[in-house]
Amino acid sequence: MLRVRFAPSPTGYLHIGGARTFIFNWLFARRFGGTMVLRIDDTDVERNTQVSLDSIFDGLRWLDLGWDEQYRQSDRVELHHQMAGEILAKGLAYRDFTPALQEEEPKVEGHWLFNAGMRDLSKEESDRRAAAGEPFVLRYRVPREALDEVVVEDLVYERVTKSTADIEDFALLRSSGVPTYHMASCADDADLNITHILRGQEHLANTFKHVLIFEALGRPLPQFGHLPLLIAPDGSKLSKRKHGPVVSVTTYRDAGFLPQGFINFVCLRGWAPKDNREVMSRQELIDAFSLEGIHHSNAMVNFTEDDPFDPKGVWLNAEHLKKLPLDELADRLLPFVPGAEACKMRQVAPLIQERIKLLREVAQAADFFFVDELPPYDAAGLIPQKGDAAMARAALTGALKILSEVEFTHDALDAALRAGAAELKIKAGQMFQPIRVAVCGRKEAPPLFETLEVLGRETCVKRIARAIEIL
RNA sequence: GUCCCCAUCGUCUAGUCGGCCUAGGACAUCGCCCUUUCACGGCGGUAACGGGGGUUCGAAUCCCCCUGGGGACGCCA
Repeated sequence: MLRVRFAPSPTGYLHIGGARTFIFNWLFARRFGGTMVLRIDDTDVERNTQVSLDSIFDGLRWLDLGWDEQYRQSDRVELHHQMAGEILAKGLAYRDFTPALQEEEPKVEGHWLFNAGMRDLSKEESDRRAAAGEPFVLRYRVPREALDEVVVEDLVYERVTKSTADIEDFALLRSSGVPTYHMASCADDADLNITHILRGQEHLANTFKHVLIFEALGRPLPQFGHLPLLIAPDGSKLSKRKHGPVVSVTTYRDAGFLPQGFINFVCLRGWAPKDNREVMSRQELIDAFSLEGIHHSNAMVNFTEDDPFDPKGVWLNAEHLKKLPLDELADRLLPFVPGAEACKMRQVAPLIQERIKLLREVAQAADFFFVDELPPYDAAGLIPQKGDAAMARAALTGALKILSEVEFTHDALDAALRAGAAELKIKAGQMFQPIRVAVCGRKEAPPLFETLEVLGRETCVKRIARAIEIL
């Protein structure tokens, strides 16, 4: 039975890299009929926050992918201790009584391996000092006598090795007694029978330690697969600290990404289907997903100060927007226009579906549908191409008369206004532009007849009359 | 500093274990067309195999070196 997990630590909001790890695990599980485990890795009591935890769940729920089992690492500390004890009992770990470094103390330069004095402490003395209550950190005893290679058969990077001479005696238990990430993570992965660990490549170097822990525990090794990192335009790994909220999943949500658009985009960083498809639904992603398609090199997320979203992601979102059923689109649009009525939004949705790339753009693209009075606009916009104020006035006056009488449907409006233009001996465009600006307050807008229809006779007449006044 | 990983257009990538690649697609960008504006759509342009050695009849594809980038090295995860 295939089992995968996503194990975020609640020390910051869910960012796009974490989301991608979750999504890949989920896809992998769904593709091969596995179980998706969500485990909150909250062993760092100092840095955990409720805000982070909420943000992670916010992000994951928005993705709307779900998971099958859920655990909290802090509930399982007993297990971690038990397994750490096993390793100590086997002589594969030792107590290090060296006092912890203070924050201010400069970190020792270079590669630290181990503290010889502590490593060689006799069992008797170690037990005695521990019994006396002296604090210690439990360290893994990495083999140093015989040089050996730790091998990771990575699902993505294939065979990766590291000499034990280059692995330091890493900590299993802190002097506070709290298990470290390595200990807790491996103990849980073993206990939860995780079969495949898909995670960011920053863990590749840690994996050698994890292999050592699994071996010490005598547990079967899970399969590891490391994902290339997501990097910022400056080339460094995406991080909450350095890059701020632009990398938070909720930022994408609040800007009006569709979950499926976001997921689609994120999948295309570091992975590609064999047939080079790009716009893909959730089901298509599941069907196409495989570890063979995962790349080895890092992928950039293109954001800037001015534009926090990668243009490709925005484009993908627009593609998904265009595929959305109109009533669903209207529902999704609604929160982005405060005070908008649902029935009105349903009428507006088809007019802007091809005109917005992010849901939030509805506020600019369709503002004039949702206000009683148009905000002030430049009257110069009322003057048509190759025309003057007199022409604008004639067009608007003519329109006013037509709109007061004509049936307010697309075809009737179309016929009547074209006839009106002909009568005035002006081009259709010269007739339409003044009307468009009069009712929308600007030149760029959805198609005119549909717009008039949705706005309704009363509003149109009122706005055109006003336009004639300010002309 | 030590170790690990990586290297095709500005960005995401295709390139099935060397020849079909005068390197394909997408986004972005520029131009044209469509058109009542905007948008959509259609057509076209600019734009890449980091460098040097090998191996081979033949290398973007294999090997080595260099360079460049990233990551890890914590009683953080």
